[in-house]
Amino acid sequence: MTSLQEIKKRLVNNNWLGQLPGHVVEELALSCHVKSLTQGQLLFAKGDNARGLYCVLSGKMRVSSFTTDGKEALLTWLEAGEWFGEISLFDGLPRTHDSHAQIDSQVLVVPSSEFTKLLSNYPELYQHVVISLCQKLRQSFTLLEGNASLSTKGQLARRLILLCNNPTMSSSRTVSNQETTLTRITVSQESIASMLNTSRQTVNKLLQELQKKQIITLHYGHIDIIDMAQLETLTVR
Amino acid sequence: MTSLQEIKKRLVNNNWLGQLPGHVVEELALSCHVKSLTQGQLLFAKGDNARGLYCVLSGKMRVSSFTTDGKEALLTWLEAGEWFGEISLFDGLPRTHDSHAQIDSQVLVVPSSEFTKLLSNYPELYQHVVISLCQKLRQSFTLLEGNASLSTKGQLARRLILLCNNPTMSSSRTVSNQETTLTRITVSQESIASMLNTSRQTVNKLLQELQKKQIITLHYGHIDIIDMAQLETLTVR
DNA sequence: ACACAACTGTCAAATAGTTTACAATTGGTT
DNA sequence: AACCAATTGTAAACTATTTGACAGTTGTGT
Repeated sequence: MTSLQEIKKRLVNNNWLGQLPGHVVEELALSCHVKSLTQGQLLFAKGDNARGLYCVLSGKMRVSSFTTDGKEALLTWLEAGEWFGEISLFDGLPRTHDSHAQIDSQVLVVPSSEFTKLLSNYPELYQHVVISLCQKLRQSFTLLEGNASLSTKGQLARRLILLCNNPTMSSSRTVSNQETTLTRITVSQESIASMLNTSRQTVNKLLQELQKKQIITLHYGHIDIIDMAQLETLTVR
Repeated sequence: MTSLQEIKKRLVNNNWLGQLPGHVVEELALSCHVKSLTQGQLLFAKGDNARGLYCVLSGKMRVSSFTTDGKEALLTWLEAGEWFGEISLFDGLPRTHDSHAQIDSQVLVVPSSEFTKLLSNYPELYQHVVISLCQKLRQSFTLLEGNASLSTKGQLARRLILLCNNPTMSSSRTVSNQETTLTRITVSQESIASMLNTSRQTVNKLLQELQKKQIITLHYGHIDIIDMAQLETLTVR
């Protein structure tokens, strides 16, 4: 597979960039490059200056921040096709989070200078930029509101739903048997605990309650959601 | 005082709009109006469609959301000169929060249609729009990260600092005596509890610990911050 | 087939936070 | 001056969560 072909395909598939004239995309592709990361490798750290805009080509990137006592606060994962790193690019301020490769991964790198040049040449791109920022804000508000009003149990339910539904926040896929359709979340209980700022033991206890109610089933390294509707009722109070 | 004069002044003082040609501001001012709200009155509710962009002219607006069990999750207050309500305007989706008048207040209303017209005529405005959205995102991330890594005590310390430092999030003012300079936060312990998703009693207990350490002093309806530096050390663990 | 690492399940003691209840204080209003 | 509402202070019983410890299970690599 030609790397350049792959790059162009990603650019064209992007909501914002796909609308540009063909020759602009061609030109942009030439100024991009692909960066390969091995499992656990750091792409950028919180506090770094922005060097570019990124798109996951393969693998999975982890977006998180570390506290001084070494605890990781996991915000989300990003999978193939997802763009990230735009905030620092727009406001010129340092990175808000660390970004590590969860597994061996490849990312497309659009240099900052190229992207800002593009924005000034094609201001109609701003419309998409603004909408994508609003999406992230709404996601953040949803998380904040959950933190501010739900019990740990409710927050867990909400996070499970988030991991299922939202392609941006997920490592899930739907598995169909002859009888039931269930959604599988590939995540350890440890990671969930890290996302909820709670202990693994508490997560385990609450998950087992859900299992007893036949809302989910627990497995090594993943969770299957059986009854999404009932899960949603738990996020309402 | 001419209302129109006041409106024009607000528009000119705005970071985004002040850069527009004078005649555009004049024209815009004519299409705006002022809305007066009595204490507790609702300006818009979560889920409403956007009718416009707002600026606080006088008083104080409260931005929050209510859970089904009636608990209020307080996000922030907005004071004179602050603009709000842009997210729904940009992405066309419903309001993310309720907005009530905390005290009798006046807000400037820029109708949606006027603002979107302005954006398409002057795309250079987008640059400011994007930066302001990034600011809100960074604020949200800071709050989220605090939720995800700090103890209740740490979150309280962080929130007190937020209420002091950040003019957007504050109802504070600095009071100078002959000897000490202290920052006063005008907020009830009840409200703090609502922001931290904890009980008033817990907030009271933690605040008294801080008072014993001579970091703050407690009063009816307000808190004085004495030792900001020490407060900051509590947010780092 | 074996070893090893990662993950899950479980328990008990210690700590933190909630809830209910009531008293005391403050600031504003009549 | 008297009253009232809002706010703060305090305590005890109860519930939730953390911590540390350890055993069992699953998947991977040799």
